[in-house]
Amino acid sequence: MQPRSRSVQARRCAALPRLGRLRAPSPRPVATLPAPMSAISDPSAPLAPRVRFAPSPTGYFHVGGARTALFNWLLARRLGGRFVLRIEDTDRERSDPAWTEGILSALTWLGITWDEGPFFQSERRHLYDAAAKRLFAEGRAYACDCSPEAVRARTEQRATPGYDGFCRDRGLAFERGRALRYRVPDEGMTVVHDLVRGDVEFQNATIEDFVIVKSNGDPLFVLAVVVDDLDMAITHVIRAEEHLPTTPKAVLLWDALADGRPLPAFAHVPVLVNERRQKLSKRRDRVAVEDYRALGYLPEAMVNYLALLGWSPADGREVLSREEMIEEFRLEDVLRSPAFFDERRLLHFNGLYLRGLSQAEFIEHARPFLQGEHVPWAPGRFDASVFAALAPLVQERAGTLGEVPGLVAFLFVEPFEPDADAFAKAISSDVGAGPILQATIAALESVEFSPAALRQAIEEVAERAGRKLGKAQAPIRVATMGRATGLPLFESLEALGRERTLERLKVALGRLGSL
RNA sequence: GGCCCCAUCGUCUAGAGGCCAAGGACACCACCCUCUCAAGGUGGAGACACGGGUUCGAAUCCCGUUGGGGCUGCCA
Repeated sequence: MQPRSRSVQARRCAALPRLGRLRAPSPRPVATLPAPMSAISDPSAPLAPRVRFAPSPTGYFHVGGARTALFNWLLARRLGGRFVLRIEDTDRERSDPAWTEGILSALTWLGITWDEGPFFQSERRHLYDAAAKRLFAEGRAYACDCSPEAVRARTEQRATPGYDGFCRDRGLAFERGRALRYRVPDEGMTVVHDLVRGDVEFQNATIEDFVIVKSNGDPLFVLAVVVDDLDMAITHVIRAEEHLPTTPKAVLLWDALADGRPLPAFAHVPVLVNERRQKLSKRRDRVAVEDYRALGYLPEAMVNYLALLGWSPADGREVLSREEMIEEFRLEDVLRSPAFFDERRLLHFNGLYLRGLSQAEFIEHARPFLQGEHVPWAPGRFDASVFAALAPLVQERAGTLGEVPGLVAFLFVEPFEPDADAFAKAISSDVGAGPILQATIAALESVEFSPAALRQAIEEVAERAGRKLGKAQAPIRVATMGRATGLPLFESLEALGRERTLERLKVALGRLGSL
């Protein structure tokens, strides 16, 4: 199978209106046991894929998981299929409902909605037990009482890694305290037909007799995944590349349990990596979706950026609405190499989306960052109408919503305290600053507090000081706004008002004089 | 170590044997615009990992090398 060649076809079809959508779905790959298409009883099934996103609640939800969820979601939406959410919490030691909450809220925030679920594997135990019992009864799996230590000790003696099949023919009964292992064929190969990578071959001899039920009776994910994918009639398994090595095991189990039902199509998408090109890790890398939300990234920007990691639309556009992504998304166009999660680029997209908001939308989005728990000013100091007046200027400059409070803090933080470094640079160490502050105070006593009038007054101050406006406004800006950069000065002073402006200028001048 | 995957500017990518003296975007640099900072505009620097094949012709196909990554759990 040549995935890339199919995508040529996809693009040509897409060029013809409507035809792209009617294009037949990806060929249904079959593994060791070929299964006929007719095995699907529902004739509409091939056109209505069922995908699943199956995170394990063992840590916060990171952007890599979000990207995988997004690809699943895009495929389901494009082909009119169903997106199933399944929580893989078979590991009772590490799973925590709190993490599940985080996953659900992050997906919701991103607008990745699920059609079915969330299903919890912890509530489906009977299905895995039944499958295990069947595999054991049919001789496809056997009980094993080797301790992990014993297995490891024996493995170290041998050249080949993995379990050595010690219990294969001991005929042990399947009971508590014993694990269940799948009897992998010694010969032959298992082929994974992957929509992203093509055929990947695994020699069965290199696959150990893997555990499918722990000695405490809990199922292992390999078994649970296959049982659920079968039970939920999943047609496309889209997941991260790290799952590729376990896929032949899943294929083997599928063949043993599916009663001829065709294998789902597999698509192993590349992992997201950090700057050292290692797989993004919850422990190493600070990449929780919730963190980006808290920093003031917009979900639309995040989704747009994430979609472009490992995928790009045929026409090369980069700014895509959700609808456009759905329309353009092709699994066959997903790349095979890992992508670096670049916050700089995310920031760029965020700025684009922030500026694309209407003024009202922007104000609405900024509200939680201005009136929430962690604002830099005392509660109650915030004045929504003052902010609204400056909002367009803020919107133009903010890269994230989290930057918004900093841009308007000078209006609401009392007592006001200019940044020490900025004060030192623009006022203390500038011999011309004193006279300018002095002249500005005099000029602003009576001038109308409108941007135009303020500009004219300060231009005159600058001229008398023999400076360009840009140089003259620096000490005024630091004295009144506390920072060397930020919102335009005249609009800011208008919002601040005459009284506070003059007071701050005088305080700055006084501080200069007492140095 | 074993199995598997991957390889185009620093980064994300376009590229499907001739349309490629390799295009776009982010970041970077310069200039323009400009009350600061942004935004915007213009320009610049910057890549086919290496070696063999195949072919009239290779970023593109094949093989090898190198490099990177994933898996190698009674985690998912």
